[in-house]
Amino acid sequence: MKRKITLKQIAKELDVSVSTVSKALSDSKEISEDTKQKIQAFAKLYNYRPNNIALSLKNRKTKTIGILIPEIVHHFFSTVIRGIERVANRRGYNVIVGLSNESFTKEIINMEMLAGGSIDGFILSISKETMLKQDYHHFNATIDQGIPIVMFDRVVDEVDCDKVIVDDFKGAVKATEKLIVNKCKNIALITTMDYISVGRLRTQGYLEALKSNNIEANPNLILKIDDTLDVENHIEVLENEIEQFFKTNPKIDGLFAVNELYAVTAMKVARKLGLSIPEDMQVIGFTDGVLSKHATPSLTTVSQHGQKIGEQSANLLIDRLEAMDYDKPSYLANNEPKKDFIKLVIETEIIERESTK
Amino acid sequence: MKRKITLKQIAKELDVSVSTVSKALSDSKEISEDTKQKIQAFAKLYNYRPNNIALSLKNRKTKTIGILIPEIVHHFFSTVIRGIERVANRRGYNVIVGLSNESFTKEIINMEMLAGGSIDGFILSISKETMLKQDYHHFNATIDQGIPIVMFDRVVDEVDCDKVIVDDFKGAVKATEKLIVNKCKNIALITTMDYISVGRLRTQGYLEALKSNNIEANPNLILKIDDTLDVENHIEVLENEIEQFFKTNPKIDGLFAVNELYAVTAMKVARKLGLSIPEDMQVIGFTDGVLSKHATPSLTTVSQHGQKIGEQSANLLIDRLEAMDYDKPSYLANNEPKKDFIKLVIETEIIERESTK
DNA sequence: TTGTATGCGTTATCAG
DNA sequence: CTGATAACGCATACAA
Repeated sequence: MKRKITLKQIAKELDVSVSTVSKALSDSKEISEDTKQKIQAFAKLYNYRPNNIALSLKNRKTKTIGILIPEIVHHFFSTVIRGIERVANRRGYNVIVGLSNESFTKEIINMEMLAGGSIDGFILSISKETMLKQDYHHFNATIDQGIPIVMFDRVVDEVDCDKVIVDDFKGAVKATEKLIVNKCKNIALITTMDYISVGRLRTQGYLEALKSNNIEANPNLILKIDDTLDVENHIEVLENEIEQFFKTNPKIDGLFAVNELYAVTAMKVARKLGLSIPEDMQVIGFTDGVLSKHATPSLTTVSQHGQKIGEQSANLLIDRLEAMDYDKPSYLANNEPKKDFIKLVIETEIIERESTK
Repeated sequence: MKRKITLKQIAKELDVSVSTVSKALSDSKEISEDTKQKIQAFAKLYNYRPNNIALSLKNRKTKTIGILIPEIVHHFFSTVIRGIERVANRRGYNVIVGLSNESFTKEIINMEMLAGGSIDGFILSISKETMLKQDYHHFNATIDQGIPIVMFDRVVDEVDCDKVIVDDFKGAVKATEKLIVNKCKNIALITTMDYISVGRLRTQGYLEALKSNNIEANPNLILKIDDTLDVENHIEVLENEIEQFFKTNPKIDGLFAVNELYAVTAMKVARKLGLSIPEDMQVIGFTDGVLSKHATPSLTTVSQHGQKIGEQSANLLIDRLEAMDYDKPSYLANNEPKKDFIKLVIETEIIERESTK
């Protein structure tokens, strides 16, 4: 096996100095055409590639972005990653992914690991456990170390950084109003516990839509799911909860669910109870994933544009990274991060399918 | 903003040498308790973290694994990543993800980028375009550079490396035989073009099952989908093709599809044509993803155990990485990679749901 | 017990 | 035009 070739080896082989080789390969005009040709040919022959690690050490930049998400087996998050990856690559950055698995501890461990020189900045979405604990010191510590962060989707005011969020509130309003316009009289909501910011915002949107249409909110029509339980038999538990919910509220004729799993599961349960969709009950979900598209009937959803979120996040981060460029002459450099953090709101969009009239 | 603190700065601050600090922090017994205490306290106070990059350069190891997959918005691949991530983290490795987006060129670019010092080894699944071109020089070049590769799922004999594959052939046999046992008389197959190895193997399994049960294969009952087309209106095209297929073959009473999208779409089309499942037609898919679980009726599938594939791949890679450990005294070292490459076959399993009797 | 020197691969600076 | 040297951050063999 040929070990990767280095400048030093080329230099020795060709009996020149390392710096000559370095310069020749960067096509410096300091070097004679002859020598350049010789060195470049040799380098090509041996398939020379500069060692990124050495460059990172020297430049104090790794040109890679750390992504930290709660879960990868999740359509929304993979869509975001794809978006990040796309612009990152286009702008010359690599992407490294860490999974918190919704755990506070794992989030911290991953973060410290990556912050230890592997990455230039983070794009992340906060884990459920962290949101519950409301302990954000690790984010602030990272920022203090000069590593910028961009948060998306699950964000929090306590951390000063750029943020990209979905307009959860407005999306929920739109969805609920669609049901109202479609003549639903008893619109139910299936949501998560309040500590998940997106769940809370969507719930608020639902309430707001009712209110501004002079419909009194009925607490009985709101089902809050505790999804901290283990995932094993999650589905069965979910189905049972929803079944109970439907049985005790037989008048429900419209349903807004804060994610597509809840929506699809609800449709399944409804069908089991002999209801047909959208005739007896109209359903709208949040998150436009595979499930929505291929469910029966296909699900009307509020699309979050995950890929766009990823792209915008990456742009925000890289912009900031390049703004604190250390390469500039010091009188031009701007090492202090800007304090004006940006909060981008990505508009949602209702994708109409068969589950609404 | 506090810049990350280094050994050098601590040394200066405490008026000792860099090596003293280094030793003190690794709790070397060469250093007096007094000095150690002082230095450790100071380091803790300033939240010292060693710079991975410097360590990588020194150790010629990055302790990170490069994953290269065709697509991330794909349940199977994210499951595999989760598996890889899990064992990688447990064994002290990080994970970095590159997306080829099914493109030959992007696969190469990503590969070269990561191979340039960022990673110790690759775990990858080959892009469609690469399989089509049958050009695998970049894999071999990487291996020649001393960077081991583990391939999973879409693998190829032309590259000498460890491989982890699903038993596609046997899985397809099992699925087809299940349909036969369930008394289907005209079993159809929806598959991909032959250059995708997994599609080919599954097709072979289907044929084998028919043959060993003395059923003559009918070429008309095999639908090959060309999925190189752009994804935009992919679904509609797919639906139309399947609809035609069903119309010209009205006797089909059993269907095996090589992925869950084809299976779910076929069920949708079947329903549209007035067929009920599983009464009129039984359906089995491959790949146990979200769609299968939540489809209506839920889909019987051949599960690939993606997470297990990921875990095994990571173990294979790390084992090999540690086998070529450079830290050992040279008379013990084993720098030449072992030539006996392992091909692990992960057994499939049929998950029975509502789409079969 | 502590410090000095060296090297990992690269580039920039300055001297020849 | 070419080469020697320092520096990035760290660990370690060796010297004091």
